Amino acid sequence: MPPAPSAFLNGVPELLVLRLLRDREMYGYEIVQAIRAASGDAITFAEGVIYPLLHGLERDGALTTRRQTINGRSRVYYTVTPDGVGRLEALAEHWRHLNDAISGILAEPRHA
Amino acid sequence: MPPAPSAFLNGVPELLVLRLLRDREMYGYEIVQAIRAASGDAITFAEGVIYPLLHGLERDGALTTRRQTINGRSRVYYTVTPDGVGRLEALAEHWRHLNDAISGILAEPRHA
DNA sequence: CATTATACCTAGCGTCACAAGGTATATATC
DNA sequence: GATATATACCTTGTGACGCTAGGTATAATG
Repeated sequence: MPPAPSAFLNGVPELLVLRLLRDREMYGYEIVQAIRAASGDAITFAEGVIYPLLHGLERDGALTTRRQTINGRSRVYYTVTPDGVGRLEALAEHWRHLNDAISGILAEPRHA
Repeated sequence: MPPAPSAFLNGVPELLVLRLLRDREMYGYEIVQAIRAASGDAITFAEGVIYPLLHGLERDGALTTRRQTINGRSRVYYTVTPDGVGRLEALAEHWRHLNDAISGILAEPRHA
């Protein structure tokens, strides 16, 4: 079976992570807080969501890592690769497309 | 385990079905076509998604059914109950909230 | 000295959308 | 009159994904 073309609206965590990382390299724990902050507490992805996602994106070549120890704590910084940028753009486009469709249906006063 | 508070972005099929049914009663097969048409082919939920969803919503008291035979084919018409309207409004509000947050993150030129 | 914050991680579970298949009648095509 | 397509209902099985709930370890805070 083809590995599931797109489980419809899933992939939002991936979209947001790639979007944040496009601006600057970040480490996992930081990303968790950043999503919460950037969304005004509307969205919270726990570490159990973010870490496996980061590992998968690295495995797929969308991210590269750099390890650094700061104040005795180890951090893993992630950077988006060109592949990752392409993936981000595709996901963002897909999201806009779906969002337009859904918002349109919700907004319409009536449907034939 | 609590029956899953909110599987994040899931529930979009439910949202769209309730939204369409709020305007007028429809039958399952019709809903499948209507979502495709109303979204400009952007979204297609197959029957395997819609039928179980309708059954669940009926079981939960969000929809009621009326059976009718037309041209030898049997149709099951669904109507939204007051409970279903409440559910729709909650889902729509949730969707708007999430969408604002996500679109905001995507749109921002940079993040601190 | 105990709790909270930082920072990483994994295992197991449940839900949900999906593909694929099944039944049956009506209509259109050839 | 046979074959295919459209209508209209349905279920089963699978896989992915997000979530909860845990676990490790160090630094800072009370």
